[in-house]
Amino acid sequence: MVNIEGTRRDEIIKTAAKLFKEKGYSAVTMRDLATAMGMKAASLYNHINSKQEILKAIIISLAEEFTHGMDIIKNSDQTAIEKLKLIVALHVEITTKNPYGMASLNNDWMHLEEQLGYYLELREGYEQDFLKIIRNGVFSNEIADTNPEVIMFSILSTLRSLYLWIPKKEVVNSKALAQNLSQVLINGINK
Amino acid sequence: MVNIEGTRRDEIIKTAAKLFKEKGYSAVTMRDLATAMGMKAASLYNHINSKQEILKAIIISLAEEFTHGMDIIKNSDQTAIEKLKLIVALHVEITTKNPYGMASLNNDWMHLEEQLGYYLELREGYEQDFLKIIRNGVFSNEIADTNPEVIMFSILSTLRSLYLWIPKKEVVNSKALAQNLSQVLINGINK
DNA sequence: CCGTTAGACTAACAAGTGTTAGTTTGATTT
DNA sequence: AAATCAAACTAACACTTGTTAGTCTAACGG
Repeated sequence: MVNIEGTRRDEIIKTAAKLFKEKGYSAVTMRDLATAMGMKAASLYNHINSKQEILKAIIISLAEEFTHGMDIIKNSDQTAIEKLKLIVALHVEITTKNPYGMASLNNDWMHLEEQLGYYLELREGYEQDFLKIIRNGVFSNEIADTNPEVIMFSILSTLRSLYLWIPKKEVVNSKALAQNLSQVLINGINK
Repeated sequence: MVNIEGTRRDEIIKTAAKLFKEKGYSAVTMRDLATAMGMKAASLYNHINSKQEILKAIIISLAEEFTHGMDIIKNSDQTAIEKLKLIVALHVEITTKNPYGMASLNNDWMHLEEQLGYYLELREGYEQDFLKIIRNGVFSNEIADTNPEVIMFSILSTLRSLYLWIPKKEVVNSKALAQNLSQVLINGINK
């Protein structure tokens, strides 16, 4: 069998992400995970090599997805405001697809070990790109001349918290949510 | 000695909060905490009764501070927008005073045990009050008629992330930061 | 039909966990 | 000088942790 690589392993990672969201990486034991999978802890090791590896599988692919999305956005031929809207849409899309994984990305990245450096590089790069877009928008008079870091912090905080909120909504209409959020984040809430 | 109650215990809690911020409650061992305090793990128990109790001491007092602040704001004679500004200031003030504790409040509340129910009540109440202020603002035509939950989610996400950001700033001018944030959150970033 | 293999199992490990008991020390009070 | 007491210590506990070794079983490819 060539192995479609691989339902079982993927199920474990998906289940792990769900548990990690509820209690955090450190508080979830391999026995917890095994129970949730309906098997014994030792059996998990037929599919994965370590607990660490699960965390890495969850976080790194997501981080790379963000970096890839940002690369496309920053090189696109759009106004600064349009780029911000695309960033909002990127977060909504990725988070809708994998809200549990986003919890680990946000809360458990510090438990990455060998991969920690790489993760921090991706994150730093992402934030630098984000900041540059805002600075360009201020320069081109699209964006108000407020502290760009405050602007980024405010937007990014909201987008990073989406994972808490998206699973609560019955039917998530990604398009509508992204538009709604862009509206609030860019135009504010004033009448 | 009547005991000013109590430098030592407070130092332990403060140190614990710092460690909890870096690795999360579950990943910090009593031996880690003891090392950071320059003592042996067993010695901690001369001052505190359990690891649990430390978490409770960190979180519950903060949660009560927020509830108390909200009580004053919601009963004040102010416009909805002014109330929102006061909420921003409340978060900035509490977070500036205790950013490490805010990390636990945000990330480790689920590890409260007997106190979990009480915490959730406080939190739920806070969010209901917050939402009511926004709804009143929409009704009185102060606030744009966007989904009030989206508005609250957006503002609250930013305010809850302040703990990550405030320690990075050299000199935090609370007043200025609160104004800056209010500006961005309420008026948006459009030119 | 037989060999291989995926995927479960039991048993066990070494290390680490929160916590308790009992002791020592050095300063302060009587 | 004796007594008290806060606050550190050592030693140990019962349990939990991630992980390994080795085994069993049922399905599938030749």
